[in-house]
Amino acid sequence: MLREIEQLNQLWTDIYYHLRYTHHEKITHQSIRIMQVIEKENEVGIKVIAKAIQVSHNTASEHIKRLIEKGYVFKSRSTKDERKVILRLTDLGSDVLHRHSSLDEKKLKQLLFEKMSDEERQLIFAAFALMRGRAKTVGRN
Amino acid sequence: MLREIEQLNQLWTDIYYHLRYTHHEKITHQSIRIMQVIEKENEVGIKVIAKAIQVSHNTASEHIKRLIEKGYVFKSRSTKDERKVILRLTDLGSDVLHRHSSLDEKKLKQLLFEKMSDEERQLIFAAFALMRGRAKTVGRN
DNA sequence: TTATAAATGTCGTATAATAAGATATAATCT
DNA sequence: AGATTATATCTTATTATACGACATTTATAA
Repeated sequence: MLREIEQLNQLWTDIYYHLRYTHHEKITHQSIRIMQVIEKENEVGIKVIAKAIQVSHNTASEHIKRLIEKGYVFKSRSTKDERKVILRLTDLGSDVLHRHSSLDEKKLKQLLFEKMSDEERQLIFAAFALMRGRAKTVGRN
Repeated sequence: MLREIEQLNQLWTDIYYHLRYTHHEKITHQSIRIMQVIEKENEVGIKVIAKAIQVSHNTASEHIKRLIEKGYVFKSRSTKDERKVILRLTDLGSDVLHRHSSLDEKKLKQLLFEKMSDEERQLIFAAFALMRGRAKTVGRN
C-alpha cells in the first residue's frame, strides 16, 4: 500500500517536472503560498494569511504590502465589517501564480491533443475529476 | 480545447492544494528548484544548476554551498572529468523536497484506500501512468 | 609541454526578503 | 465609554540572493 502511494507521488512529481513552465519571474516562496491561499479560499484577510503561512499578523501585513506594490494583489474592505480586509489577485497576480503552480498550457495542449486519443484524454479527465472530488473531503473526518 | 486545458489545470491545482503537506520547514524557492533538478536529472553539476535557475555559475555555487551546510545536498566528483561536480540529495534533502513538492502520504492514503473503491483507484493509477509516459515526450518534437 | 579553456570556488559588496516586537489606528462590540 | 478585533507602520535584525572580480584545478590543444 505504501508502495502504491509512493508510486503515485513519483508519477505526480514527474508529471509536474515535465509539464511545468520553465521560465519563471523572480518570486519568493512565501509570495506563492500567499497567492495560492487567496486564489483557493474566499474572503481572505490578513489573519487568514498569517495563519496559513505561520507568521505573525504584522509580518503577514508586510507581505501583503509588497504584493500590492508589485501589482499582484489588491485589497478591498468587507462591507459587513469594515475592519476586515478582503484580498484578491490582480490579473497579473493570477498569471504569475499560474506560471508557478499550473502546468504549461502549451505542453498540456500537445500532450492531450496530439499525443492522446479521445478515449485516453477522457480517461485523464475522469481520473482527475474523481480525484479532485474526493480530495476535497480529505482531512475532515 | 483551451477550455479543457484550463479545466485540467484547475483540477491539478485543486488537488495539490488539498493534498499537499501543510507544515513546511522554512526553505527558499531557489532551494526547492535546485533540489528538484538534482532529483529528476542525473549527473547534475554547477553549470546545470546555473542554467536551470538562470543565475551565474558563482551564484549557483553559493547556493550549493548553503544547501550542503544545511545537509540537503552532497558533492562528489566525476571520475571521467575531475573538474566536474556531481550533486546528490541526502536523505534529509529528499525528505524536505518531498514535503514541498509531493502529496501528503497520509492524505493520499486516506483518499486512495478509504475514499475510493479498487476500480476507482486503478483508474487513477492508469491515468497518471499514462500521463507521465506521454509527458516525458513533450517538448521534443 | 606550455598555453588556454572549462568547471568550480571564494571574496567583497549590495540589495531584497523575512520576521518580530512595539506601538498606532479605526471599526465593532459590550 | 471602554474593551476588543483587525490591520498598519516603524524599527531593527537576520538571512537570502546575486554578481563581478579573482583564484584554483583539471583537461585539452597547439
